[in-house]
Amino acid sequence: MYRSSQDLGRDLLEWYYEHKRSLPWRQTKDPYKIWLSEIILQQTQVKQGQAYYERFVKAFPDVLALANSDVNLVLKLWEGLGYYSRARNLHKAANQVLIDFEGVFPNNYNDLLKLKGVGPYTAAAISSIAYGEKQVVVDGNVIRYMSRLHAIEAPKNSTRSNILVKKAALDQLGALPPGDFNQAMMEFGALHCKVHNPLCMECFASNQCESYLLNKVQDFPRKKKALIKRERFFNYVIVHFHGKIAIAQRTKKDIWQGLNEFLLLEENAKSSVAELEMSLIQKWNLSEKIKLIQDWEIQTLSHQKIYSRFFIVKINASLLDDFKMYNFVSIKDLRKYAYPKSILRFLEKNKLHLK
DNA sequence: AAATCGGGGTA
DNA sequence: TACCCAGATTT
Repeated sequence: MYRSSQDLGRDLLEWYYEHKRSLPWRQTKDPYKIWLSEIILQQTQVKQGQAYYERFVKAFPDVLALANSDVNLVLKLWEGLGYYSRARNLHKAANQVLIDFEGVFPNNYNDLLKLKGVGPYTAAAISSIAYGEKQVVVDGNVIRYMSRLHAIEAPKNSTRSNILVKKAALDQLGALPPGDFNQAMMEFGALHCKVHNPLCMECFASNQCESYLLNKVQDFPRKKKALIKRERFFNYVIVHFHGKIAIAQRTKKDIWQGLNEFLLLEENAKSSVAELEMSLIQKWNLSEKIKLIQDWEIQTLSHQKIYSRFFIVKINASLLDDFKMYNFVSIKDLRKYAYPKSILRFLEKNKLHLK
């Protein structure tokens, strides 16, 4: 028999209370910690984010500790998680709380939206979970659940789809507790109405799930057309002088802002080692040959495919002037800085010995 | 409205 | 491989 949206909402909440996982951020009502978890979990699977959450709570027990920290420490703790603007915005937002909100964490949807890195999803999540405000979240899980239930044709993340999904969620929310209900939708998407192999056979909504009745569950949500990946070729040169290595922080409007790297020569295509050495010699009067330590390795980002290889070369004092912009760091201190995953992997695999 | 921003997991 | 993940910001 057909049930109203609010009946489905009640079924969903019941399902949640029966199946919900015990997650660290579910053990607290502290809006700061809930905010922390939400930022970490943006575009990140629970399994991957959990360790980072523990790490951040320990390093920064409250918003004041985070605000007063060095943003480079925040980036170091964020290292490997990706989308590093989240880390930079986290630090900014902590300072916004301190200055704009006099140290008191904002307690409603509209004020939360003013924080850097807090958009509609996160503001709805925090305001509902920490304060019980009547707001619904629209994340990947909710989009999948609602798109399948109502066979929504608009492609996911389109304006049209977001409006329809949000309305469907509000209809189901009714007078239920918003925080639990929002987490229920997300948990349901993660554990039951999954991307692959959803558990339709044991679903409370299957008898009125439009995509299921069409036998087209896997066709929803509709996708946007696939994006094109740009290929880039990074030649990293480990320049060392007197036992120290030159690193620099990425500051340009590009990937990995705020992370550190070695001397980078980017090319539009793979070149030979000899060609690269030529272009280096044109710039500097190198006293030694460059040595290839690691040949091309591939790293796939959301919009780019990065090929990286690594060289090492020793310079003498006459060249130091050309490396004023670099920070010379001993091997022992190298790991104190934050790096992109490609460099991190390189450092893991290769023991650097400077001779 | 479309492009940009990481890295890991899964089929 | 391709797709997705407790999305936000910039263009």
